[in-house]
Amino acid sequence: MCTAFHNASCLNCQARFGSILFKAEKCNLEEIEAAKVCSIYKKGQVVFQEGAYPFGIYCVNTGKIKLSHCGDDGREQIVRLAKPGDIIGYKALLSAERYTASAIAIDDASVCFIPKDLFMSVLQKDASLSFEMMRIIASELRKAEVKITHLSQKPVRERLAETLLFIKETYGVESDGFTLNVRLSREEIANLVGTATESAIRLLSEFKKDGLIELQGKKIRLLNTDEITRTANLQD
Amino acid sequence: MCTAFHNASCLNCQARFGSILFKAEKCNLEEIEAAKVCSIYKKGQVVFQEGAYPFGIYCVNTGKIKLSHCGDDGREQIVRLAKPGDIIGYKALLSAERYTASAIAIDDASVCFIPKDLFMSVLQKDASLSFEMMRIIASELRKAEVKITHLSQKPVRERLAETLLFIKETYGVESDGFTLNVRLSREEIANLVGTATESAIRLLSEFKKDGLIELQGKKIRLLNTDEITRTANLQD
DNA sequence: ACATTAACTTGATCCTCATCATTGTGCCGG
DNA sequence: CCGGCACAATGATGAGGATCAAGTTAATGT
Repeated sequence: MCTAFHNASCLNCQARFGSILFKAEKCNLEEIEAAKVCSIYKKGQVVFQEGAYPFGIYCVNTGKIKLSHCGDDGREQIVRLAKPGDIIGYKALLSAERYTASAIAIDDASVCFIPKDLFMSVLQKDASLSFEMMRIIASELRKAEVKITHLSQKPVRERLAETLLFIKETYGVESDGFTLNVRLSREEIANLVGTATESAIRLLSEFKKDGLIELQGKKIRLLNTDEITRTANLQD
Repeated sequence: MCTAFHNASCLNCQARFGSILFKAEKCNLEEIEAAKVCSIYKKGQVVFQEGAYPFGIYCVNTGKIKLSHCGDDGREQIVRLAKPGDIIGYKALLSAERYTASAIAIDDASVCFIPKDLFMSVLQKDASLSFEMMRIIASELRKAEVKITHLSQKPVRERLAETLLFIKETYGVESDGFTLNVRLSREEIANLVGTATESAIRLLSEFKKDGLIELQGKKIRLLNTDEITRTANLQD
């Protein structure tokens, strides 16, 4: 399955900057360090599964994770992309319910696990951490609501352009300044946009024909970000 | 505009049970009580407007409030329905950004305003309150993600059925046990479902023909909840 | 290297649903 | 009481996009 080991210190963690956990008071952070377990997941492996009960939260150390709902008909809807420093699995934990989404590694990833009891107790006593958590969740909620609006009002073409920009914003680009720094299948892109795989493919080809992007296998190069933004028709 | 006055005590507030504020420690609650201002909004009046900066949060005392995004083309998308005891406007406040949604009274409503500085300072020191806040926001986020999935995967018919059940769950029914306890225009229902007004009207007529509901002006009676649930095709 | 499967691509078709247009109904002020 | 207006209902039409089908390329294992 996956290799698990204790990480000596969060201070060595690649993702220590930008991680919410570093908003915690020092003593609490040390407590977390002592208890957390770091695991390696290979591309495609499941970190946690929709329907299961949570035993703690996860903090992405390296790699990329997708969080996706499984629709009734089995089609997946990607609701979030997590990068190093992000925590995942907090919603289920906070509401003490089952996971409503699965977390799957897009790349090989290393993810820290923090046991439920510990995290909850730290959260209860560490106002700074819980305040920061709140801000993060609130910001996710904002994004989700915008997405709801766009899903019901914007055509697929605009949403795809928007998604490309979102991917760039999340995972960045390679050293050339153009190539998206993640390899997603066409199906995954479609599930991110909320459309059929064929539609996503077709529109990507159009974008390519229009000189907005360049395609080379799973590599996507955003050649003309301005024009993509215009295509996305964003005004908020 | 609207009548504003200091409410002597939250303890007299109709919405005191079920309100998150009562998770706050007593001394903090008293502080809030002293500072909050209660206002009356008539049906259709705006509590806060998308794009404006927040000066505090609002707690619904009586009445019903809709929270809606305005899409780029001007069409609104209702992202939330608030009832007595609910707090609104917290996302913008927490992230210190502009409102991304407007809050508008569906009914005549009385809403308490709690100034930003006070609320934030209480939040910082009251772990119990901020923990509860977190849970509420996390739960909203869950709902939003499910909605995203359904928007991209379910047909309008199912989503309308789902919305009717959601309205019932949120505002309940009148004493007859069937009539939804809120008057929404067809357009508002459509904006909740995420579809065109005409489509919502058409499907409501179908539901009526199929004996699922009864229509009488803006009154909607859910005659056969089981069958509506089946129509919504929920399995999660 | 080859076989086998998975992922991608393109084309054709169908259907849901948005849009436009028109008529009908309730509601309020004059 | 009646015009005026907003909202509701219904019909006609077309476009966007899902689905099905078939062919192509890339990836994977043996």
